[in-house]
Amino acid sequence: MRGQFVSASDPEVSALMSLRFALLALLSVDAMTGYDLHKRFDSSVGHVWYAPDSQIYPELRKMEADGVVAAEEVPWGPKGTKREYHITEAGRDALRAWMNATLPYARFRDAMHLKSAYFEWASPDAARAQLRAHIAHYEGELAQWEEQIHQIDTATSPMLNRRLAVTPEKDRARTAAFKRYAYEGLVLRAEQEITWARDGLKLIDDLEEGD
Amino acid sequence: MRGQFVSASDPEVSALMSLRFALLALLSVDAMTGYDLHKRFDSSVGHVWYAPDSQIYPELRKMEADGVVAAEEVPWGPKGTKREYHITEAGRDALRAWMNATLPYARFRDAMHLKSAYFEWASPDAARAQLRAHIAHYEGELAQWEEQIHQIDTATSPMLNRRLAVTPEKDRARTAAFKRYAYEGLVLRAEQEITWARDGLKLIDDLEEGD
DNA sequence: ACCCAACACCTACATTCATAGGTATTCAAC
DNA sequence: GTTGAATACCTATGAATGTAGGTGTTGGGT
Repeated sequence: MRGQFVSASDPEVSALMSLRFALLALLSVDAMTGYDLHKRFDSSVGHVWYAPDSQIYPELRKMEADGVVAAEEVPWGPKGTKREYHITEAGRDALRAWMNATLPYARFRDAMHLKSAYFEWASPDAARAQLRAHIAHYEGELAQWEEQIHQIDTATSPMLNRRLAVTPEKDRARTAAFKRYAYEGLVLRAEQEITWARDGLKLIDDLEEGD
Repeated sequence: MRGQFVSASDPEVSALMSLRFALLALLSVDAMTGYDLHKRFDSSVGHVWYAPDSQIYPELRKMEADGVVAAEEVPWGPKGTKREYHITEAGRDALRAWMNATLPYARFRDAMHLKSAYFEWASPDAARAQLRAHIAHYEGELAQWEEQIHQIDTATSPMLNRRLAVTPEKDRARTAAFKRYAYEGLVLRAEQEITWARDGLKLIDDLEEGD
C-alpha cells in the first residue's frame, strides 16, 4: 500500500524514498541527464547520498510517470539524443512537502561501533588497522567538506553558484547559509570520528602496556 | 559471486553481512533463542544494529546450515520446545576473522544532512521542527548511552557482566574497556548532533531576524 | 477456569540496494 | 581514420530491508 506513489499531499509517506528527493533536490537547480545525476552522486553530493546508475535510471522513469519530473529529448551530436530531466511544478510541490515533513528516524546500522564494542576478539594490530582506516576515511571526507566550505565562503562553489543563479535575490543569503550549515555538520562529525578513533589507538596502546 | 557463503578464511568477503556478525557477537556471550536475539536488537544493541525478527530467524537457519551456530531443542513448559542457538568453534573463527579484517566503508545515505542543505525549501517552522526532532532523537540516544556507561562503571551492566563471566580473568579489563569505548563514541556522536541541531535553530532565528 | 501479555517462531511481499554486466554514441587525441 | 575515454542509457540478479501479517505456547494474575 505504501511507497507506490508519493503525492505532495501525503507528508507521512513522503518522508520515505529519499532517493527520489535527492534527485528532486539536484534537479531543482538544473535540468540534467541521468548520467549527470549519477556523476553528482559519485562526487560531492555522493557523500551525503549515493546511488548507482542502475537505481537512478529506473527511478527517473518512475518519477516521470508520477509527473514530478519531465524529460526532454535533447540532440546530442549528429545522431544521438539524450534525455534531459527537469523538475515540474508537481515535483516542486513534492520536494516542498518532503522538506516540510519531519523525517522519521531509522534505526542505525553501525558496523564500526558494533565492532569496536567487541575489539577483544581482534588482535591489537588488527584493531589498530581498523581505527587507522576509520581515521583515513574521515580525513578524506573532512578534506572534501572543508574544501566545499572554502568554496562557499569565496563564492567559487560551482554548485552553489548555479543554485544562487536561480534563487531570488532576497533568498540567496538563506540558501548559502543552509548549504554551509550542512557542510559544517559533516565537518563536525568527521572531526569527532577522528578524535574517537585516535582515542581508540591510545586505549589499545595503554592496554598492551598494562600486560 | 559474493556473499553466498562466508568462510572464516576469506577476510575480504567476511567484512560484509554484518547481521551475521552482530548475531555471532551476541551469541559469543550467551546461548539464546531467536526471540531473545530479537529483543536485544529491539533494545540496547538495537541502537547500533537493528534487525526485525523476520530477518533474524532465516539468518539463524542459514548460519546453522553454514555451521557457525548450532541449535538445541530445549523443552519449554509441558508441551513446547524452543531452539536455543549457541556459537560453534567455526562461528568463533568466523567472528575472529571478521574482527581481524578491515571493514569497507560504505557510502553514506544521510537524509537529514541532505535535507538541511536544502532547508530554504522548508518553512522556518518546519525546519525548526525537524531540528527539534533531531535533538529529541539524539537526546534519547544520549540518555541510553550514558546509562550504559554508568552501568559499566558501577559493574551493574547485565550484558557486560554476562560477558565478563565467560572471559578469562586477564582479559576482563580489556573487554570492559572496549565496551565502554564503543559507548563513549556513541555519546560523542549524539552530543555532536545535538550541538549541530541547536546551531541550526539559532541560524534559522538569525535569518528570520535579518528579513 | 479463564484471560492476556509475553514468549517463540514463521511466511509472504514489496522495496531498496549492490554488483555486474551490457550497448551505443561522441569527441578528442594520435 | 582509428583508438579510447567519456558520455549516455539500460537489464539482470541476488541480497538486504521493511512491513505486515500469521500460528501456537506459556505463565502469571483474577
